[in-house]
Amino acid sequence: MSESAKEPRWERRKQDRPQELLAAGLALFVERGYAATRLEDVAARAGVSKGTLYLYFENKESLFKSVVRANMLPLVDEAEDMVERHTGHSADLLRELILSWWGAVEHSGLVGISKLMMAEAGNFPELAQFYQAEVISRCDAVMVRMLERGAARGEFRSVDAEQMKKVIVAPILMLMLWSQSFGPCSIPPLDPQAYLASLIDLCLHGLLKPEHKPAQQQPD
Amino acid sequence: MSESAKEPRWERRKQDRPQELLAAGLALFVERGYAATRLEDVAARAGVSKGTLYLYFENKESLFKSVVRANMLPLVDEAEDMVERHTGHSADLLRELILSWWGAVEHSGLVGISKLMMAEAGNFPELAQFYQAEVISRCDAVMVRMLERGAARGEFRSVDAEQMKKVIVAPILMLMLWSQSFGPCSIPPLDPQAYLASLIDLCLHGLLKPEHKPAQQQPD
Amino acid sequence: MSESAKEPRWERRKQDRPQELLAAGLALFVERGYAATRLEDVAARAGVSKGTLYLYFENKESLFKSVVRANMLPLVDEAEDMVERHTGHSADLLRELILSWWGAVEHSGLVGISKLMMAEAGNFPELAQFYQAEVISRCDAVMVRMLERGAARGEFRSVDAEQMKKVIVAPILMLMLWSQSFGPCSIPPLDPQAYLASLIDLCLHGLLKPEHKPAQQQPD
Amino acid sequence: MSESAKEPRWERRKQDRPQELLAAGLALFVERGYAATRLEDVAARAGVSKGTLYLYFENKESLFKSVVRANMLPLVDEAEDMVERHTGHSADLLRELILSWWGAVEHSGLVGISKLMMAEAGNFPELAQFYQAEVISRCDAVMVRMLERGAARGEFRSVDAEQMKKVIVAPILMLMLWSQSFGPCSIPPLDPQAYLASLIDLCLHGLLKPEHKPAQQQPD
DNA sequence: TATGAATGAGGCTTCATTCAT
DNA sequence: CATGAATGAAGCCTCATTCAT
Repeated sequence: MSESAKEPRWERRKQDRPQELLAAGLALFVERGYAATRLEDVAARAGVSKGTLYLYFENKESLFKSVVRANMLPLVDEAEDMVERHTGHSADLLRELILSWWGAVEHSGLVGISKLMMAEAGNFPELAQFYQAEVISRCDAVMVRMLERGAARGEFRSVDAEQMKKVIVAPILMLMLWSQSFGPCSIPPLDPQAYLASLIDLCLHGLLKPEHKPAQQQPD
Repeated sequence: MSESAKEPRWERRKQDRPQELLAAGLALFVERGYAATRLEDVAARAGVSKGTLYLYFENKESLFKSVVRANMLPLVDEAEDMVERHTGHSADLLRELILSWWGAVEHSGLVGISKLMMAEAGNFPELAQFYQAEVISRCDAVMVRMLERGAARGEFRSVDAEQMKKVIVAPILMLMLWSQSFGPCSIPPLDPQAYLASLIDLCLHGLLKPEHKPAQQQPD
Repeated sequence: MSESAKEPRWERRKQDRPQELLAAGLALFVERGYAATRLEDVAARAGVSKGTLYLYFENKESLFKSVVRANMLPLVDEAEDMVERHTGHSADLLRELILSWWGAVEHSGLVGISKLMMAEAGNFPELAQFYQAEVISRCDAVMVRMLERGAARGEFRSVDAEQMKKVIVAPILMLMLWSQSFGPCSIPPLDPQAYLASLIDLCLHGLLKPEHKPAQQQPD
Repeated sequence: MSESAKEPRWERRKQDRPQELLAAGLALFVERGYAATRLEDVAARAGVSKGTLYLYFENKESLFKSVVRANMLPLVDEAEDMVERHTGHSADLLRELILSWWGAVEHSGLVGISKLMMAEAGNFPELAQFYQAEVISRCDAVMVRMLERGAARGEFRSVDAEQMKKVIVAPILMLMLWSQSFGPCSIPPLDPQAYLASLIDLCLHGLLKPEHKPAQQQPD
């Protein structure tokens, strides 16, 4: 896979190396955790040798932090855009935020990064602060804005947005965690779509004012 | 805490050793993760030497599994009892399940165990299966029974209980995780009571049939 | 040498381990220099395994510093005593200082330690300062006292003691260095006794006042 | 120093490369010792890349040997000339040999090369032999000739020249070593001129026959 | 039962050396 | 000639595990 005979190995684009290493690191850190991930395996998965890794990252910790930083920020940007630009009913915004976040995360290998941060926050306080400041608080803000927008437009009940945002985000994060940890061994297997439909169902029934509430909402 | 002055320490020890080691292990595994926890530290925290630990547990993995097993099962038993015995309105049962689970978990040092399992499930598939079978599925069943009871008594809407149980459990689990990982560095600090009140608020508004719904529910 | 079959290996006196490791370290550091010395070899020479070394010394640098400190201080003490207690002619003191220092150094494996410090001073500034303060300056003081005693008693010419002490110490140090570095491959081989006799000869002819000077000194 | 403004730098380079690398190597080997010197740093100091170094030297050891060889031989030639051509009193020859050797060494960056050889002789036996044969023995011979000349002309006492030459050379070598290793952290700082004056003072008082001896020699 | 000295496999990291351009 | 990305052997250090007392 990583050895194409016709092009010499070091000719391959120097500028792509960091990307490849970050991708390999993401996959392995998520799968095994920080400590159980060997740099030699990360390098091998990126198709280079152990030493090469040190041309791009100072050490294991530095690689780890880069993996987290590089992967999360784009996602958050996207979510912020979405709220900013939405024009329709807040119920649709809520639905879209939830479904598109999951869609983005599911297809990018980032499902595991929350688990990673949960597990390792204690060992990397500095990284935890970065994550809290740059990722969590921005995601929270997105949800708060969505809830307040709904209330301002008379579509949602007025609730304690500060807490409610966390209550709504929690099931999404748990879906990410489950799909990484117990998903593989749970019976029946996780069905993300049905799960998210139930979440949206609960949220809308729980938040919409009576006059906006769907007469008889059925899941999916 | 582990030194009770009135009884001489070597007379009391023998039968307590495993408990003390399990407690020390729980604390450290939760704080640092499996790999970053050194058996020497576990032994020291339990007030014994490194070698002693091997008189009670075969090796590190065995200690880890015992920590998980020993701590979770009692909690689940309690939750099962609660549903069985409840006689009143299902809204009260939901409220009680949520609040008493958190109460039990918060005061027993078990807050971290979910994080632990999430993080290490990948490295211990066998333990993950045990956890899934003995803990998760039983907790799930408790929630399902609560939802079905509500529907059967005409108090709750009819929903996809299989999914909804997970949606409701998720925020509780996340509260446990947050309080272990990002709690310490989040501003403003987590307020578990307000958070759970919002969760209950959302659930009841989202589940109760119109005629049972509180006219104007305010958070807390 | 270090493996006696009848007594189990770890029974051997815990309190002797540091000594054995320091001795092994001295030998190898002197022979190969700091960087070229492998801790595994030091451990092996002391009859223990790699890991054991870390029970007694924090790391390589710490071992190195301990080797230097532990070996030099006793020697300096001895030299200081000698000047303090001497009662006879200063020429005899000079002779005795030189010969007994070399005797002590030659039979204790410490011949190499000066070379070691010379070579590594640049890499361990902190250790160099210690050495300068605790060893060199005290040795210097011994020589200065000897020269001033001679002058005070009218036995030696009056000279610039501050510089002359270094001039006299230099050949002794060089003997230590030579015997470690080029001694093995020099032809004809070094003859320490004849060399020191020449040094004493030069010093006495160069320092004694005419009336004390040996009429016709012949080397040895 | 290595950047001459008037000629374009890539036109001048080719033939100067080896010299620049040898100079860079000398500086770093002396400062850090053989093992602690990284070829990348040598190359960088010479203003070339790591690979270039291998166009001129087979490997690290080869560079090291070349550094030693290239730097020492010219100095020895000069010293030999000096004895050959001297016509005056042997006391003046002794003084001139000592002072001019130090002068040459002090201003050429070669002060450290003795330390280098001392420290690494054990690791490079072959180089040590070269150094012994090509440098040390020739320097020794120069001193022996000086002493024998003095004796033959009736100016010096008759001494064991074979040993005495080493005794006289030792303080000069130590001055080189000190100025490299402990010089920086010694208080008061080394004063080479005063030190050498004391050496000459001692030698002349110790070697000159009574009739040639200066009535009252004062340092400097 | 309890100790803690000892072990050694295994991971992170460095750096001399190579080689395609 | 020159470059610098890539390699991999080798060393420091950690820590789970053993075992004689």
